[in-house]
Amino acid sequence: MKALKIATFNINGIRSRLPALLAWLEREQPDIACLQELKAPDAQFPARELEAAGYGCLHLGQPSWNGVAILARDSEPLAVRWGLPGMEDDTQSRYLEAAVHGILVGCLYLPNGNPQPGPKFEYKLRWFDCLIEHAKGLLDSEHPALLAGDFNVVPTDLDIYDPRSWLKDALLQPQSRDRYQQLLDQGWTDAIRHLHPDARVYTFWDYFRNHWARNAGLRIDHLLLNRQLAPYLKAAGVDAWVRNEPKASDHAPVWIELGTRKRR
DNA sequence: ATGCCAGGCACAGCCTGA
Repeated sequence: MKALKIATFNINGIRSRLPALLAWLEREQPDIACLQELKAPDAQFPARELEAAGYGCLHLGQPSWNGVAILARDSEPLAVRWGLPGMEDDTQSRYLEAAVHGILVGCLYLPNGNPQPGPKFEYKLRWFDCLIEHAKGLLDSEHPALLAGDFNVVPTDLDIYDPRSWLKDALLQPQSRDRYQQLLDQGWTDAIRHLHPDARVYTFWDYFRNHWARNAGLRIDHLLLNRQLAPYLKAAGVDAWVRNEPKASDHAPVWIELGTRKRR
């Protein structure tokens, strides 16, 4: 295995955030970057700017909302799937899968699901069930595989500053958490939690109520590794400095480092 | 119970996010 740094970043608008994206890529030099919430149609994806920064790109956009992309440093990602199997009628751009640097990478933006109960929550659960079904095949693959993105799930109360004001939120519902646990039970490794079992790690701080300054965050962006890939996991963290920049996304990038040899 | 902030688009107030 080649030593690699892989990151996922909900960028919340790639056009308004392009300078921030380029500054982050320049400073952190991820080999693979999964992006969510492009909020731009494919015709307006800034492919030239990213190519000039040394990244090959695959993107699945739509006007105004959603949108996912996979970036590969000094390489072209090889597209495997556009869209999630089982969600062929989905009009929202939320899943992209590619082979990059020898790894099968699924980049996902799972539906938020608010308000719940209601049709948006039903859509979230249906999308999640399709992801679980598809993840089985990736997990059992002989290839190293990774699911990376904004899962819109706070897995446990360790992953939120204080659950009290979020108890009715779709991100904390038992139906959402049970489904995330189903992925882990299949055999996926949650990289951050595996290496930092007791730490308070957040990836999202909303724009309201001074949440960033108070470090009132949630951990909802995740990197899940299959059994072929997990032994190479060496380090994992959050580039929290990105959230502190002017005009920041409400998410920060989450990353892993893979070593060249299996970890003991 | 609602707004709080922010991006996108019908470029003017909505809708959506989480």
